[in-house]
Amino acid sequence: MDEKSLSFYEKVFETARHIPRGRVTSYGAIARFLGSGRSARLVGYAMNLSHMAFPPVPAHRVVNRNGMLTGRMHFETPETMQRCLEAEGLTVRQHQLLHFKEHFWDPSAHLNYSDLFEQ
DNA sequence: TTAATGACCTCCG
DNA sequence: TCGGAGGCCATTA
Repeated sequence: MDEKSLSFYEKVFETARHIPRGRVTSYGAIARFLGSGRSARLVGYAMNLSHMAFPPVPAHRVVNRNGMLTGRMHFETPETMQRCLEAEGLTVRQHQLLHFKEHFWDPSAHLNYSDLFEQ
C-alpha cells in the first residue's frame, strides 16, 4: 500500500505514533491535522481499529477535547488507559487528565502533513 | 445501495 | 456561562 492508498484511519495511526511520550492530543486536533476538522468522530472510529494495528498505536495518548478518557472502555480493562498515562508521568483524576493544556501536543504544530504522507 | 453507527466537535439559544 | 441539538464522514450490516 502506497501513501495514496492510506485510508483515513491509517493516517490517524501514523499521526498518533508521533505523539511524544508523556504528551497527549485530541481527536479533533488529529482530524484538523489530517485536513478535515469535522471528522473527529472518524478519529475515534480509527482508534477502535488501532488495537490490531502494527506498529502499535499509543491510543491512550488520544483523548477528547476536554481531556477526558472517553475511550478507556475500549481497552482491555477500563483502567488500562489511565495506567498507561500515569506511567508516562501524567495525572488522571475522575477519568480526566489534569493539566491537560500543559501536556497537550498539537500535531499540526509539530508535524508536517507532507512529510508524513507525501514524502 | 441504503441505513445505521460512532473513543467527537461546534454552533446556537 | 451552560446545555442541547446538529453535523461530519468512513465503515459495516
